[in-house]
Amino acid sequence: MSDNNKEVEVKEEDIFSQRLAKVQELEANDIKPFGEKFEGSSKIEDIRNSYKEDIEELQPAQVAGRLMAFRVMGKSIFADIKDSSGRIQLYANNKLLSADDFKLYKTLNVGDIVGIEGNLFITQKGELTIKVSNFKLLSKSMRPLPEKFHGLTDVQQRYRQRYLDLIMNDESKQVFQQRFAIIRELRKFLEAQDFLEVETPMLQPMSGGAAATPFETHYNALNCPMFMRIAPELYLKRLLVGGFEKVYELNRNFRNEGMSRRHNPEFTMVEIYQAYGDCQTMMELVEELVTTIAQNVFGTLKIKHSDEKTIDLTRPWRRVTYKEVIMEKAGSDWFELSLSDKIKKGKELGIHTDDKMTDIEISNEIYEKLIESTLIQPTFVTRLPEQLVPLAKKCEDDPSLVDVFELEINGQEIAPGYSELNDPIEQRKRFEEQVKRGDEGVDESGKIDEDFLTAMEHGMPPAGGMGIGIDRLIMMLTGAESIRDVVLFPQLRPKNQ
RNA sequence: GGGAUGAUAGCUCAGUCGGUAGAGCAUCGCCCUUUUAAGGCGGUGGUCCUGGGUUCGAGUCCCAGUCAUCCCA
Repeated sequence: MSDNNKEVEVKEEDIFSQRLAKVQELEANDIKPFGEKFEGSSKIEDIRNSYKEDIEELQPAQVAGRLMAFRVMGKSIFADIKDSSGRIQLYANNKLLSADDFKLYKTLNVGDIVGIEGNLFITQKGELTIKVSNFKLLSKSMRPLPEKFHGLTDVQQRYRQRYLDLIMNDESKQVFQQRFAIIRELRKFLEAQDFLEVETPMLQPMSGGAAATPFETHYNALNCPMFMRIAPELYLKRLLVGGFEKVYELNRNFRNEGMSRRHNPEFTMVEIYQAYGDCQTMMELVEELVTTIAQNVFGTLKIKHSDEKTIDLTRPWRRVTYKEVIMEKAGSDWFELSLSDKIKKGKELGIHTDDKMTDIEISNEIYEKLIESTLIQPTFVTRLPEQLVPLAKKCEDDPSLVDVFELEINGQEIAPGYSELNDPIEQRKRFEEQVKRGDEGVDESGKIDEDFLTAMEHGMPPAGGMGIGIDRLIMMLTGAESIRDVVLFPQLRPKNQ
């Protein structure tokens, strides 16, 4: 055949050039390599479910998807096609298709997107298969897919070219399907509880609501600096002042800090506020919320990560005070020790200490470095030192503590929750102390969010509030070891410069 | 910021003592009408991460750097 001779002469060097030649030849034959609308297809999953084995009549099927395997056996061709719901085998031969169509069908490649029509049958090996009577090329793939058996394993490439990871690795795709099912359930739950989803600024004139370094940018029209939000808290509280009683915001926060297995510079958080509630209200809410999601998405409260690690979400969850949990680790006399003894003992326990650390810092170092990662089963750690949490109400029986919890699951902080501070005089004092201490994330020029304080001075109802780290929640529920496995396009260093 | 490990064909990976760059898959050609990681035969395909150095000769040894993974701070 002259066509073949021509191709040999051209001697294409790589797959892309070969495909380019194929595309040009298709176009020359009036076949569109990048086709158009192809409607009326069923999901492969539905085709499988509705197939009836013991009936005589033909059972037609139409599918659209990507070719994942292509096995040519002379005059007979088996292929696998994959859509969002699954995979099914295709069978074609030179009798079912016209000579021209069969010739064209033979030129298809793994990776091409095609539309298929045909009747269902069962092969000798017992596999449900579509006998192709008609097909349409919907998109020619110009580049080869990764290796069919091993898939794409290179982690860097899986993150940089996530679409290949999603095509090749079903486990990876499943995690993201679960991610978005979890988020849908979360919204459904809050909706049913009469919470209103709101949107507040992500671009803020000053960053507040958390201790973290913000991303800074510049707004040309106003010629002033702007910050990507590190938390929506201070705006949501303004809404409490404004009379919204049950609100939540589910969106991205940005923190200009390091990346790790547990940190991405942008991450998703839901913050929930309920007027006239408190810390206790929030503990009950988050228990119910997480168990409902687990039950609805996974059908179980026992989340197995490995043979050694299963997280049991059965209520009620353990509640323990911050002091108790530290004493469990550092000894019941820990809080009676002098600062120098604490430093000494901290060193023995294996944390890094220095002489400038305060009592509270060294205790918190013990908590963060030695305790947090051991809290695998759901645990509410309550009653934290006031200095650690500038936006929460003090405990009535002990003004050195605040009425808050940190929910720890899977060794990570999943959700902090507070009885929100609504005393504007106290709030101003706390902000000023923060500035004086030079806390991380506090504006260096000592600027305080006066606008927020003014709002609170108009009267903010007592309220319970909490934030749930969605990425970590999803890691916990799906068993993912890295935040990069639950974020579709995680941050990486740009490849070329 | 420090340490360990890695980077070789589009993908998954070998590469011995420093001596002509390899396999499987993919791709192209031929054979093959029930295969399914199809099979058989033959081809195409390489900035061995980058830049230096040692050497007659470097994928391999040395130095510096880039990117990634894990651990530590």
